[in-house]
Amino acid sequence: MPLNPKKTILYPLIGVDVALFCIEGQGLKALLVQRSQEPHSAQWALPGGLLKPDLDASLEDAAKRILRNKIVVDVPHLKEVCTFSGPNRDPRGWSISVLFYALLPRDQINALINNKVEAVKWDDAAEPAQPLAFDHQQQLQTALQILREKVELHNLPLHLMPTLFTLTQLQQTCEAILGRSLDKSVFRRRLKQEAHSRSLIDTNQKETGLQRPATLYRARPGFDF
Amino acid sequence: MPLNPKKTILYPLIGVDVALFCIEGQGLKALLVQRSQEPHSAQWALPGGLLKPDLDASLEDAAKRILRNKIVVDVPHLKEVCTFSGPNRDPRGWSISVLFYALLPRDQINALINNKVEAVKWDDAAEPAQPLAFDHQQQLQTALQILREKVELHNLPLHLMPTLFTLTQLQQTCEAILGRSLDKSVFRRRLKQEAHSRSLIDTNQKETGLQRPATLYRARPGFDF
DNA sequence: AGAATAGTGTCTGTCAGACAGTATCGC
DNA sequence: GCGATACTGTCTGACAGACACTATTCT
Repeated sequence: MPLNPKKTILYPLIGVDVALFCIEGQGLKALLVQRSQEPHSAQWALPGGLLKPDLDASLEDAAKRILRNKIVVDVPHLKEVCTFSGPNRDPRGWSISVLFYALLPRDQINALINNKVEAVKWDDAAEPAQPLAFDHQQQLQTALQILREKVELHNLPLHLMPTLFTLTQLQQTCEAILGRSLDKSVFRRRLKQEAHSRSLIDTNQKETGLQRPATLYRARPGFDF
Repeated sequence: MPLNPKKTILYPLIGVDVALFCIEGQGLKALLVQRSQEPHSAQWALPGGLLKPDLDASLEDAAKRILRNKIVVDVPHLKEVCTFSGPNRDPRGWSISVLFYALLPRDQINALINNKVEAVKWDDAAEPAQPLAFDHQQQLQTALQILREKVELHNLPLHLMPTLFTLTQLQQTCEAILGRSLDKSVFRRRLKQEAHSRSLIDTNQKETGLQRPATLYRARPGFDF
């Protein structure tokens, strides 16, 4: 007896993926994990997993739970990018992935590795060293595009910064995201305008360094990117 | 024997909702349908429905299929806004809704009604006359916000216009979306800049009216909002 | 001519880009 | 003083807001 076509349709897989960005050295990096299970076992992919309605209060919660299994530190600021869906993007069948992005402070990028099964690494966000599983190459590209648009529109990626930072460091972070250099004078002039000065707090502290000390700033509590 | 708690978790409902906008009179309207089934029977809501993996090639496809059941004309330009999810937003249990918005040309707003069960109406997009079912009030507000941000950033909502339109009509459409009046000179000066003039085609035709005839324009084929 | 709508010109303030200049540290 | 980095000043061009102005139709 032939299968009823309707019976061959499984309920769609519902997953979340996260593009977790950080600044390492001079470049923007994204967290990749090496898959330990089929499908696409051994390939590198964005951290992701399936929704568990009994554990998660929302899709964003699911993303946070999955991130906690990969890295030690909490990443409080997750933002939804968009969804990816269709019958062919996962060999197991019709699937939905909701993509989020998140930013990890520079001083926490070594606090990773909370996972004994999968290898984890930071890779170039704009051009990963190897192809990614599923449609994750496209997902990463989309997340990066959203990130760049926000910075172009003068949003400050303060969540990538350590607690205390100089304006030069902040400018270098923006440059790493945009992939181009910015004019120092223009950058600092913008920060003095009302909208931005509310996000930045002058700590009156100075960086101890070899040259002229720079003023240290911190993000306003509750700052949202 | 007590239920296994895990068995009480049903698979999440996966649905799509659409905020379909049009211009009627001087205002921005959104399409609402009166629900004919539980939950929230008889309440007004955004057009929406459940994903059918055997029929839909993607979530956007699902949204198009659902719209076709409500209105006659095809609405080709659907854009994803974001998702809404959680255990409490639908009384049937854990649910996900992916929200899309779409724009209906002004000369097609009377080609609606493809549905014998549900009542359909255009309501004020910014302030619907009655509360909406589920979290659709919040969904509509979010979609409207995205629409306004795009127009503020000088995107042209050409998909709301009839095939041929004058610049004054286009300006009135933008004003209806933003909820504020715009300066005619500024508006037209922007349109002459390179980026916009590629989207607008001067047809060399004139509107037949009671006063000075206005130049008629049409959208460049393939224009995307 | 006058009403009504289409379309243009101009003044001004704001801000971005470019780039030169000044300030403050260690050696 | 000199190198290095932090930080500021200034010129210019692009563009937005405001508003007055001209142009073309109908009655």
